[in-house]
Amino acid sequence: MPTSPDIAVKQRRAPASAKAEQRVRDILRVSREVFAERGYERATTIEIAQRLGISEATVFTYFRGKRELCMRVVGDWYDEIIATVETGLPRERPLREQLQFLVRTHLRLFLIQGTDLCALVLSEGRSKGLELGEEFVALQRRYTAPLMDLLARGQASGELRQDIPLRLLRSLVFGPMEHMLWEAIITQRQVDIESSADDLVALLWPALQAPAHELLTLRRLRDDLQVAIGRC
Amino acid sequence: MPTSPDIAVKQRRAPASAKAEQRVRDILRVSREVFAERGYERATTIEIAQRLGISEATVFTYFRGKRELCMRVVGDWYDEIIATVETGLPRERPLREQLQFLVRTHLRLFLIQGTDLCALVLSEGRSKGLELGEEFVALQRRYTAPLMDLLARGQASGELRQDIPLRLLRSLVFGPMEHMLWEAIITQRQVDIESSADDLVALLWPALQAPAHELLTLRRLRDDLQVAIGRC
DNA sequence: CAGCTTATTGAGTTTTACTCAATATAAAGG
DNA sequence: CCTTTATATTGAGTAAAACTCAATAAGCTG
Repeated sequence: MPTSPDIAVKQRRAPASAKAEQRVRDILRVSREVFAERGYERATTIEIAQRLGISEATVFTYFRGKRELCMRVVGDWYDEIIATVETGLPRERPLREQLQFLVRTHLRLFLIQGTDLCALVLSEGRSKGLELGEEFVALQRRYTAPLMDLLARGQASGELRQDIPLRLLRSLVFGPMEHMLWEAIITQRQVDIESSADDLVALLWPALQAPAHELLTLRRLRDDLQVAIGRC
Repeated sequence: MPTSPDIAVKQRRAPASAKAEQRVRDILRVSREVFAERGYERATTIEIAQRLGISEATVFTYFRGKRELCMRVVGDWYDEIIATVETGLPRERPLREQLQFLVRTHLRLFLIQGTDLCALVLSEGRSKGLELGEEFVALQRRYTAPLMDLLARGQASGELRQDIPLRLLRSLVFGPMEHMLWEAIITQRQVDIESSADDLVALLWPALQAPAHELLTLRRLRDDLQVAIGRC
C-alpha cells in the first residue's frame, strides 16, 4: 500500500504515534470501500465512522474534510497503479510491446478492481480536480510519466512521428482508454480486457508511427525500377 | 434554443400557460450561468432564485430538483451542439473533410463557450450520468450519432478499416478530444483550436484508414525484386 | 501515581436541498 | 363587476450532511 508523501494531502494532525498511523490507514481503507460503493456524493462521513465503530469527529481530526479524504483515496490508488506499471514495464522489448503492456495493465487494473472505484476516479477525479487543481495536476503528471517517457524515447529514435506535440500523442493514448472505460461503466457491458487492449494498440500504433519512411523508400524503388525497365 | 422533448427530463408541472413557459426558460437560462460559474456542487438553488428575483420554492415547482435541473441545462447545450453539427456537416465532401469539420466544430463549441460549461459537461456530465443513467446514455447516443454514421459510411465504402468494431473507432475519436479539452481546462492553457483540431485529424486519419493496400503491394514488389536479383 | 500529551467524542452550528400549506394572481363565467 | 376556479408564488419549515469545539478519556513518562 504505497503512499507517496510528495502528493499526500497534508492531514490535520501529523500521525506521530503508531496508533495514529493505524487510524489513518483504517480510515483510508474503509473510505475507499465506501466511496467505491456509493460514489462521492452519496458517501457520508458518518457511514465511514460507523463502519469503523468510531465517532464521526475522529475522521475530521485526521482529515481536513470529505473532499480531501477522497483525494487521498484516489491518490493512493493511482500510486498503486503507477508502481505496478513502473516495475513491470519491459523496457528492453520493442516499443510496441511496451505500449501494449501499458494499455493492458491500465485497462486491467481499472476494470478488475471492479468498475466502482474506476467510476469514482474517472468522474470524481475530474470534478474534484478543478478545486484541488494543483495536487491533481501533479498526480496526473506522475501518472502519465511512464507513457510520456515511452513516447519521448520513440520520438528520439525516430520510430514515432515527431511532427505532432508529445502532449497530443498522450491524449491519443489515454483518451480512448478512458473513453472505453467510461463506456464499459455506463453501459454495464462486460469487456474482454486483453482483446480490447490489443485492438486498441493495433489501432493506435500506425497513428503513432513516423509517417511511413518505409512507404516513401519503397515508392522511390518502384519508380526507379519503372525507369530502368523503360530503358531496356 | 432547441429543446428536444424526447430527452427532456419531465418537469414537475407541465408548463401549460405562456407565463409558465417563460419561467422555465428563465430558470434554465440563469441556471446555465450559475452552474457554469460555480460547477455543480457550489451552485445553489437559492442563488438561481435570487438572480431571478423569485423564491427558491418556485424553482422547485418547475423542476424536481437540482440534479434534474442540471441535466436539463447540460442536455439543452448538447442539443445545440448536435444541431450545429447535423446542419453543418458537409456530407458531399470527402470523408476526411467531414471528420475535420466534426472535430473542429466540437472543439470550437466546447472551448468558445468558455471552459466553464465545458468543465461542467465533462465532469458533472459524467458523475451525474451514473445516477440518471438511462437518459444520459440516450443523450450520448444521439450526440455521437453523426460521427457513428460517418464511420459506418466509411467502413461500408472500404475507405475505413473494417477489422475494428465501430465502438472502438468512436472511442478513438472522442477520447482524445475529451482528453485535450480536459487538459486545456485543468492546465488553463490557451489552445489554438483550429491547429489542434487539424493536428488531431492528421493523427487520427491514418489510424482510421484501411491498412495500407499500397504498402502491402509495394512490399511484395520489393521482395520479388530481391529474389530476382539474387538469381542473377 | 501525578502530570502531561495525545486521542476521542457528544453536542452543537451551518448550509442546502427540498416540502407544503397558505396566499396571491390571473382567467373564466355569469 | 363580482364570483369562482385554476394557476402561480412563497414563507416557513424539515432533514441530512459536513464540519467545529470544548470537554473528556486514554496513554505514556518520570
